[in-house]
Order: sequence, then structure tokens, then C-alpha cells
Amino acid sequence: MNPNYTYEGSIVMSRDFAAIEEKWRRFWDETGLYNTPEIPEKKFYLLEMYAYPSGDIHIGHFRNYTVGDVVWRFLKMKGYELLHPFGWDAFGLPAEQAALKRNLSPDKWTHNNIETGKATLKRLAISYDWEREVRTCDPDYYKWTQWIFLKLHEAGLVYRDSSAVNWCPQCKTVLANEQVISGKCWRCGSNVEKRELEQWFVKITDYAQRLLDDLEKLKGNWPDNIVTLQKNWIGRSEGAEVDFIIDGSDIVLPIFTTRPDTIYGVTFMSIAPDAKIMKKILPLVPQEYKDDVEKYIEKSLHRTEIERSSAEREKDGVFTGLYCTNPYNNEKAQVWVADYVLASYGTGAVMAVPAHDQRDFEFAKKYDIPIKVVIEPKDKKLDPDEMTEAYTEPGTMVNSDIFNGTFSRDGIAKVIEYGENRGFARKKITYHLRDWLISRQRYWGAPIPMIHCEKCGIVPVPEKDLPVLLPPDDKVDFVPKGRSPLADVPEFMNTTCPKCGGPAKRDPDTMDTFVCSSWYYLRYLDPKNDNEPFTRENAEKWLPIDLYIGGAEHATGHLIYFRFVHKVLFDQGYIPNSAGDEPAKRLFNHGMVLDEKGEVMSKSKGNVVSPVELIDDVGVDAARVAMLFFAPPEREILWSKSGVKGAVRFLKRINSIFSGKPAQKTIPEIGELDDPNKELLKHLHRTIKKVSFDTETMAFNTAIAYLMEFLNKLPEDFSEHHPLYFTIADSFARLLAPFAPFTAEEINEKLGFQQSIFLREYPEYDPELAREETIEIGVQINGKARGTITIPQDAGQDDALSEAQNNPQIAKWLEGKQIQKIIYVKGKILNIIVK
RNA sequence: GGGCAUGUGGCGGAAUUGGCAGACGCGCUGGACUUAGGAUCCAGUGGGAUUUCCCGUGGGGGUUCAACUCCCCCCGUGCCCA
Repeated sequence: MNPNYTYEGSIVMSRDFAAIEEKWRRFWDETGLYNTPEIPEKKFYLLEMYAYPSGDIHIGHFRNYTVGDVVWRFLKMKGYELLHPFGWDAFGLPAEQAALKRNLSPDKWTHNNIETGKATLKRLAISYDWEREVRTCDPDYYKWTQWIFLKLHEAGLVYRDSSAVNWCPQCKTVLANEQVISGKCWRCGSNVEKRELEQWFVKITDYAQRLLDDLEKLKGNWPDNIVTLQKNWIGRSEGAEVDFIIDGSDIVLPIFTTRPDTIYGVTFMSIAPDAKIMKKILPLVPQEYKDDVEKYIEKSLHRTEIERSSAEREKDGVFTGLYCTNPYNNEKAQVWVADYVLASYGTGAVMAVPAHDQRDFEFAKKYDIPIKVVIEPKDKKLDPDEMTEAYTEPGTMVNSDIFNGTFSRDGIAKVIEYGENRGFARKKITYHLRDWLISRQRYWGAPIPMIHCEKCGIVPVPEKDLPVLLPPDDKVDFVPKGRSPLADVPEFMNTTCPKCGGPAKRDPDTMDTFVCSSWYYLRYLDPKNDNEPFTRENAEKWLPIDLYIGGAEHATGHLIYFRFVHKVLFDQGYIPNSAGDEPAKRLFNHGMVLDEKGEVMSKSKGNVVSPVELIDDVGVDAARVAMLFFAPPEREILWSKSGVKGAVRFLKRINSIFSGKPAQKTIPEIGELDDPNKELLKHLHRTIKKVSFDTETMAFNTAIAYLMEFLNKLPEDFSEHHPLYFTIADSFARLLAPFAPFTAEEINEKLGFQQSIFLREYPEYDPELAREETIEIGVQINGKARGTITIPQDAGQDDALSEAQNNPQIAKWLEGKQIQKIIYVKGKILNIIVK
């Protein structure tokens, strides 16, 4: 045991909790407490994001799964029938790196890690139905990941393209945009380069508008910040595409702009060095410019995207010697190559209006390119020679031919219409969201079910031939060579074409693991079905997910792909109408677990809290209570050893107070009780009210605080002989159960119940008893708090005032003063304004 | 640079959404029980001021009978995007 994590009192407890935990784990297991009901009457699909198996569960997982478990236990007692499954995001690079560095089998490495993690989750007694476990690396799972690929393909959403991709020279693999962090690889931190590769893409952009529109359906049930994050990520912008013509050729240079109202102010054009159109333009560049242009292109390919688009960096570029013609006014504009323009944005070329765009302005100043004002503010004239920055606000259009005098906001539509009528412009909507690149040059992933035939071209693997199995890993050389390791395994690569029967090659790439995770929630519906990924019947039974719990870091990755794939399967009729076209009704993001100083835990810092060591030391219940009490679940928490001590103390007090067997199991009538006991009973009902409300709204920290408060208010001589012992112990145990399940079962058993506390009903409060007859409210004189009065809940203003006047503390402030005004809000405040 | 969060005692955090700021826990102080205490129990604990007063929710303004809460302007921190 790590001495750093020895909590006071734990030695005393350790003997007890280990045995108690084992007893209840077995009981829950043997009685099938976590089994999913076949025909749910009051269904609830509760899901936590599944885990990547990297060794054991860490403290962040522990938090995620504990939050889910509290919800499960609460809803179970509330009579819901739940589907609460778990699984493993088991494909991915680390398994392959373990193979490379330590010569381990990715398959064995992964399954070993899964067994370790699973054992810990079982020890933590998280309420998963393990019968439904999925592992994405198992053939009976990835068979259906491949099936999903074929469905996307059938829907016309899969295509192949050669394009510049993010390439990590260290990992020798292609990275998705979200795997590039500040221009560096998310795994190894090397600078990411650009490379041309033939890749498989999924046309998620076809769904961009729906993914955006349907965010409306999620509002209120998904956290606002996730909704905004997705909205920005999809990044719809409206504008126009305008065709410029390169002089001396018939090359059309289409550009996208959100500001067609400034079209008459174009003085130059900027093309991204890596834009596709660049290849067409290059041969036209006059000899005297060619060298500089080629050098510039070469140089900028080594810059990262972040570097290129950074607002801080001074923009640079090079003139091509070419001009193009603005179709609106037939004016010439210089053609430049500049790497602040990204090839992936719009057409990879932008029109530059230096007078009205800050970046263009700086660029024009630097290279002495003309500036032409076409929008003017109301109050003054703009002089290009005197401008120190671009004027980007709306205004009146000037120097714009027939549009002169038009308000610029109205001008946008008019300019587009004018160009549309003449055929050189059209309305266009672009999205920041890009198509989903799913090819990975890796072994440890689901093989892409496509066959390359010389005669027939690219042919999908027929469904009946799925899965396309990975070859055993002892046949594979993992040393990175810049291509998939599968490419060098002839047994895998060589196959026959399903169309012509001739010799053909398999696709050597495997799928991005985001494909695996985009549909795992569906496999839980039918994890053992060999004939289909899931049945319609079960989808009707359980979908949609009622509550999805996980970290906010998946906002623009997993949570977009997951919504997208759901919609595609919905459109194809695999997901029934009853489920709707959004996978998760409600999303909940738990906060991160940081160390005492608020720093991220990492092995290198040595500040990692191991859940296993923690529960060895204080037991599962104390670890849970500590975790839940630190802060509300959506906030980040600062892990503190002394905070754990508080949880240990709390449970010890519970154990000592509720250790007895009650003398009798009777519940006394309120009339039989004396005043202090009547008050105690009322206090119990108020506690039930507050704790159930807070548990339901996931305010677990305050729910626990009310339980602590209740304990503090028990009379000193409270024991099993107390007339209310049974009532109190019974209610308290059930309120505590979602947070400290083992402790709660112990009390429940001592009270004489045979069945699990989780099969009993959650306590209900009696509104009559929970009501407070008298209430203490604050009294203010001229808005300053001067004391309190105790009055009946529904006392009128006159009663409240006379009560205040009878209170010497308050009365002295009223002496010799004239009451001007009285503000009385029932149950809240009495404010007396005097002079 | 933009977007979204966020700022409350020594610390983690409460505050019914405009109504007594600091619930609950940690820590600290004093006491009890003790061979002992890093166990347990009791009391106290926002800051001042020689006791019923003043000041206090990052800073400054404003709205209101009343502001941690609403509005405006700054400052700090975190995350995401460029």
C-alpha cells in the first residue's frame, strides 16, 4: 500500500469493508441485480462512454462511471427498468506501439488490459450488465463496423480522394484534423506535415445542415457549451461563389466570399500554395516570376496550418505576374500566392478587398497593392491613403457602379442576384466541417471491406463475406514504413474479386476508431446477434439513449460522428421512427479530476491517484462519497486527501449510529410522538424532500451534504431503542444507497429486509410533514439586515410587522423613525423603509 | 484575435434563481476522553473594531426597497477555435 494514501482510521475500517464489499458484490451478482429486463415497461437507456483499455481504469473513469452508477441506483429504486451496458474502444494505435516497442501482441495486450480494467470495474461494483459487454476489436463486433461502412457506401457517402493529409513523420500515419493539436501530433508531439495520399472519405458534409439544424432538438438537454461547440465546428457561412478569369487564358478562378457587397473593391487575389487550382495556374506564370513562386510554394508546405493562419504572424506572399478580371466591373486584380489562405477553405482562393478586410489590408500595405474603398460609414469619408486599418463594419456602398448608395447589408443579396442573372456568380453556403477521413495506415483497426480489382475497379466486399478478418498478429511486421502493415501480408492482401472472380487485392487500410465508436451504443441492444448488428425490435424497445454521460473533450469528434451515423442508419430505416434521428436525448458532461493544486494528473508529474489503491485503503463507498462530495459532477474537482478523510468519517458515523437491530419494526403515528420527536420526523421528511430532489437533478454534492446535516441533528441518545429508529434508519439507508451502496445494504439487512435495497422503493416524503409551519425570515431596515423573526409560513404583512416591532433587536432601529414603506415578500423577507 | 466557461473565508464548495452570504466538509483554535493520538466526542471559526457596530462574493460604475445573482466597462484564470 502506498503510504502517501493512508487515511486516518482506515486501518480500523479495512478489515470490515473488504468483507462487506465482497458479500454484497456476490449477492448482487448471484441475484442478477444488474441484468437487463427483456420487456421493459418503463425503460431507461443509461450509457457512459466506453473506455479505451490502456492498462487499468484511472481516476477520471472512476468518476465517470460512479456518476452513472449513482443515476442507475437511483432510477432503479424509482422503478425504472434500465439498460446499462459497458464495453471497450479496443482498436487503436497504442496496442500497435506496444507491439513495436515491447514486442507484444496487440491482441493479447488489448485483452489483458481489458481484463484488468474489467476486474476493477467489477470491484467498484458499477452496475453494468456484463452480459452485454462489447469489444470493438473482436471479429463479431468489427464485422458490423464493416457493415456500417458498407451502408455508408450504399448511401453514396463514401468516396476516395487523393488530397493533402496530415502526416505524422514519427508515427508514420495519417491524422484526422482533431488529432492535430497546435500543428503537432496528439500522440507523439512531432510537427505534422502535409502529404498526398489516396484515402477513403465519408461525406459527412452532406449532413452538415441537418447536424446543425437538429442541434435545436438537443438544446436544453445537451449542455449549452457542447451545442455551441458543435455549431461552431460545423461552421456554416453564407456567401457567394464568383468566377474570376485568369487573363490570357480561359482558366476560371472561382472564389468564395461572405462579403459580396465588397466585390467592387477587389484589388488582388490570394491563392493558397497547396490549392488544387495552383497546378493549373503554375504553367501560366511568366518566367521572371516562376522561380520566386515555386520557392514560396515549397517553403510554405513546411509550415503548419496553425502557423499559416495565425493572426500574429505577418502575412507574406508572392506576386505571380498574372492578373485576373473581376466579372462585375472588368477591372484587373493581381494574382498572388499567399499561405494565409488555406487550400481547404472554399476553393482555396480568396478575393482580397484591402479596404474592408484587416488581413487583406495588412497584406496590401506590405506589398504596396492598391486599396479601393467601396463601403463608407455614415459620418465620414474614407481615404485609402489615410486609413490605418480596414473598415469592416456595414455602411453605404460606393464606387460600386449600379449599387452605389445601397446599404451594404442589403447589397449582399443584390450583388449575388446580379451575378446569378449574368451567370458568373451564385449563392453558396460553405461549412467549416470537412469530410471525414477514415483511412488509417495501421494494423490494429477494422479492415476496410473493399477490394481492388484490375478489371472491375473497386468493389465492396459482399455482406455475406464479412467480417474481413485481420491476419494473426504474429504474421505482421509493425515497423512503420509509411504504408499499412497489412499491405505486406500476402495472405491478407490476395483475394478474389467478388464480381469477376479474378485475382484482386484487399484494401490495406483500417478504419479510424471513431467509426467503431460511432455505433457501439447500437450493438449493446443485441451484442450476441450473428445475423444483424441489432434487431429493429430491440431498437424500438430501448432507443434513444436517455442519458449519455462522458467527458466534454468529445464535443467535436465522437459526438458529431455518432450523431451522423445515427442519422444515416435512421434514413436507411435501420433505426425505427420511434427512436428519432438523434441518438441521445440527454448528454451530461462530467468534469475533470485534477490534483490538489488544480493540475492535470500525469505519470510524469507523479500526482496520479490510483482508484485501486484508494479503494484498498478506504473502501469503495468512501471513495465514491469523497468523489461525489468534492463538487457537483459537471465541474472539475481538485482531489484532496483530507477530503477523503471527511468521507471516511461520515461513513464511520453512519456505521456506528445505525449499527443496531431495531427493537421493533413499527412505524409510529405522528400523534403518538412527543414534540421533539415530532420535529425529528418532520426533519426527516424535509431531508427526504431535499435529498431526492438533489439526487434526481444530479446535485450529488448537496444531496450528501443534507444527509450529513441530518446526522448532525439526530439527538445524542439516538439508538435502536428510539421510537423512530426503524423509520429513520430505513429512510436514511435508502437515501444513502445511490452514493454508498454497500453501507446501505448493510443497514437494510440489519433492519430485517431480505431483498436488496435496490429492489425496494425510493422513499417518498409526506408533503404535510415536510412543510414548515413557522419560518425564520430576515428583517431589513432600509435594506440592511437587522435581525430575524420567526413567523407562520403564511403570515400576513401586519403580523410580520408586529413581530418585528416586538423584537428588541429590530425595534431599536425603528425608534423615533417614521415608517415610509414596507416591502413584505411571504416566506422571504421583510424590509422596512424608515426616515 | 474570436467563442464558451469561470472568479465567494485558510481550502473544496452552498445560496430555493433578485430576498438573513458562507449550508456541508476539510483545516485551524480551545476543551473532554486518553500512556498516546494523525482515533472519537463537545464548542468556536469571513475580516475588522476593547460585546449587538462597521466592512465584506475579482475591480469600477449602474438598475432596485433589496444584487454573489440583472445591465455596462475593466482585470485574472481555464477550455475550445483561429
